[in-house]
Amino acid sequence: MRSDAQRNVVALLDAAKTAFAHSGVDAPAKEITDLAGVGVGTLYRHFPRRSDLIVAVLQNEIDECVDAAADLGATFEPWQALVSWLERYAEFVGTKRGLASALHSGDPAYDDLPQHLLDQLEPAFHALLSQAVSGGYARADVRARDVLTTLALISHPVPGEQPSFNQRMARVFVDGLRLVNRVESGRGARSGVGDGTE
Amino acid sequence: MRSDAQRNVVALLDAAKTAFAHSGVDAPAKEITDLAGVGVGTLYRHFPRRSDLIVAVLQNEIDECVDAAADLGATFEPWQALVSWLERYAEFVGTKRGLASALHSGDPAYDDLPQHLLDQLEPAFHALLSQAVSGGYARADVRARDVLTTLALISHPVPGEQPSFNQRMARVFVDGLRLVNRVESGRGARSGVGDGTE
DNA sequence: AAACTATACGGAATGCCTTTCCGTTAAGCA
DNA sequence: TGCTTAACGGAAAGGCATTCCGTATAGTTT
Repeated sequence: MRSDAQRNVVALLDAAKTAFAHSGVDAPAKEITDLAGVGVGTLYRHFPRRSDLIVAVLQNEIDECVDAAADLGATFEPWQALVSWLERYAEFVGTKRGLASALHSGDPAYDDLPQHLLDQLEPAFHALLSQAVSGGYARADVRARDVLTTLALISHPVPGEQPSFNQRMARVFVDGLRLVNRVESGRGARSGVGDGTE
Repeated sequence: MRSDAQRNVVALLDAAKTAFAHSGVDAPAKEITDLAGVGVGTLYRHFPRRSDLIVAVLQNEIDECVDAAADLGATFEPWQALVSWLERYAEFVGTKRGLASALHSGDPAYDDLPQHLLDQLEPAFHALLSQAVSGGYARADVRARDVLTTLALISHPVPGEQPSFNQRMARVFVDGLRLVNRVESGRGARSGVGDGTE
């Protein structure tokens, strides 16, 4: 790779990071190239699909998220480790403006993104999940990928709702992963009464 | 309203229904107007925002969904009624190609859509939810609107997954709404063992 | 250090789509 | 029958993604 190409890639990643923070992950191509001081052709040459650019920009944070799984797994009991990591994951996905939407937009420019992200994150979470399952804490009928995909869906920012909305709903979903003896959810979950519907 | 205008509105609704089925709710305006045999100006005059068109096209089905709540509430116990209606709702949202995405796209053309839909559907579901809550079946810390919004998120079609994926994950979320004594979910939920994490 | 070659550059061009605008048409009424 | 005005249709304007290709230059060879 020629040295000018190398420089431009760095400049583009830098610019994209700024642009993503400012306008979300579908910032107009021109905004990025102007910031980087290159032509649009150069952007498309190095990152033909938007997902290539996003993955490259986020690679650091992805790695950190992956690493956190091992740490949490070593520190906490299985269920607590699982919950903590999912919180971190949901924050990662929900905080990057537009990332959650891009993940499921159907726009071909983002086709590779879910694959790429999940391929990296799934093994990390899979370890936590199997521990929780074999310990009897979590239901056994969901795959790791199912959970990650669904939390990405739940993390879409909803206009008119606080960011905490997504966290609360993620928590409900995670509660649904528990087998029984639901943990206190901290907001007045009542002691239950049985019913006859099942 | 002039009679030709009346006719065109009908033609547009018809065409939009077809186009939505064929290309999803963000079918190009031209596809719709060509089908209807009118100019694009006519589309925008009658339906300035895309959401106006969508709501008009779906109004029938929305009404049916609202009506179903009363029926189910009268027929089943509270929890079963709640679960059944949510299944119906999720199918409605998930089946219309692109509707779930449009609901949370952030595109200003769809700004009114969530409001409009939820304003109609929320009261129907609210009745079911409060029954379930006061009967002690469902947790009390979620609002009806929260549940509808979240199920709309979970109902986004995910490329590479069966449609049943969304149903299964919706089911996990709904399980999370239960207070205790989770119902059998039908796919090998194991009898639980307690743990010490809570 | 000059010439050469292949790599990479920039931005104009293309294509698709939304949305607006306005000259033209025709519905409904007197 | 003629008038008024609501409504029409499609051209035009604007925005953005993506491609294409003539030009520039890094790196290499002599």
